[in-house]
Amino acid sequence: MSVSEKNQPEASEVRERILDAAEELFAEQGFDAVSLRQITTRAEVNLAAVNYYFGSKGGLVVEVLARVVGPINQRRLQMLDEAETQAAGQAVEVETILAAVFRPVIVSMNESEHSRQVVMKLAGRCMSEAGSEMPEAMRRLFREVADRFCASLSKALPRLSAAEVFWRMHFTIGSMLYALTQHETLVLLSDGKVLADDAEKALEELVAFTAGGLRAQNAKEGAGK
Amino acid sequence: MSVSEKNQPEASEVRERILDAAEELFAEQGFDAVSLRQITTRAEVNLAAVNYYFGSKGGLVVEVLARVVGPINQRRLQMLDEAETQAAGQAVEVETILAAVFRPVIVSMNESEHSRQVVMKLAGRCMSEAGSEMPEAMRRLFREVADRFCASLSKALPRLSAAEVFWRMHFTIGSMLYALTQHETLVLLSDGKVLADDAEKALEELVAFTAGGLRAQNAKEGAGK
DNA sequence: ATACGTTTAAAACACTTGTTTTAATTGTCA
DNA sequence: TGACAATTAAAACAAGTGTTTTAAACGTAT
Repeated sequence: MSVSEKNQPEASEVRERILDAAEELFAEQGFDAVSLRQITTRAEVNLAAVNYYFGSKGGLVVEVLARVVGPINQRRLQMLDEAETQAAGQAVEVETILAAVFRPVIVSMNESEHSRQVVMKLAGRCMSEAGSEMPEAMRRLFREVADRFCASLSKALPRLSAAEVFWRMHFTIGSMLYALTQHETLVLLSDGKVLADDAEKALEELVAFTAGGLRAQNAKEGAGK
Repeated sequence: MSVSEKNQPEASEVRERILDAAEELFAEQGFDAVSLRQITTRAEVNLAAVNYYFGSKGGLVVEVLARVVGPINQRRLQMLDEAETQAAGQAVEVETILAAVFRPVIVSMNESEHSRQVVMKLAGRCMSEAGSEMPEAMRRLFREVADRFCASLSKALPRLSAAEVFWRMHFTIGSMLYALTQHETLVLLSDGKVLADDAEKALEELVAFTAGGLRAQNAKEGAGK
């Protein structure tokens, strides 16, 4: 009988070390590319411990993801709550909504002891890598925030049809994920014009770009050439 | 001595079948997830044929990618050429530049016999999946188009600094890739409000969004609150 | 037909993967 | 202290990977 059947909140020396090691490795190389032996070696733990504590590699992935993404999504909802109560029934400004989606990633990045890149890449991978086989648990984790932000955006952009809101949320997510996972590429390609490690600047640019995209004229309405 | 050392353009029955099968499978599941046995089985070809014709799995990946992305990039440059000569020294409109980046994917999609999704996902994966270990050959394939479009965009958006052009090209690419690779997710999440298989509509929405993002006010200039 | 280079075929190779099994160790409560 | 569960450890397992080897078949020009 494994420890995972216990009801009390699971906490164990080696369990934590496995989660920490897996988090870093997954962020660097992706879920499939990392082997259990890599993880257990870095964690200085026996190989079988992973299956003992998490049942399978898949179980470990889910727990790593939940531990990173859970607090981020929680803070997202909280920030949106505050913005909406402050708006008192009126529509929240687009930039404020976007900041509520993006900023929690930075916050979570700063308050944990992880290297900056880890949180960013992990959060990104969990959506881009896990196509349709993304476990149900994850889908549920994201469903609430997606619905809330969809509603909030629809209210802020009454000119857009429901379908258009979906399209543009989609593009917004794409911009965010690419920024999270491919930041080094940008730094590299820009020849020093874009600095690494300036998360605030990245947030600023991301909000500006996506806000512009969300507010853009309808394709049809546009310049009647 | 393998056939790949010959100087004449390589063309062979089984070679083509391998490329076709690999293309589909890579698009569906990604490069690492697909095994050589899957490929050779679908191609109805002996396992060793892959190493015979392509040297290694990596060699196969490169050739598949080049065969898909090469023509797309060629058409991109051609469309941009036409737009720039027509503009006669003046800046090309942002929407026109974006269409020159995005439309070739659709064109390539329609003229080949591949299933629609194949080209889209493959083109997407080749940038999102191959982080920094993307082979040099690929980097060179994309370098020219990236440079050309960067220059064209800078001219069309003189208000933006060089760094900001990089940032926004980055987000633009992210939107495109996410649209290419995660289109099914969007269709699914939208509850029928967004239709699959409507590439023209997708292009239209993508251009509208990214044009809006590119033209957005600077973060600093924005609403002086 | 013989010989030769090219291509296909089958099998084996060396290695890695996630997972189990089995045994030893540890800690805790009666 | 003794007993029982939880945990750690080491080894083996079965399956799959890319690649190489070896031999057979093929086609073509001498």
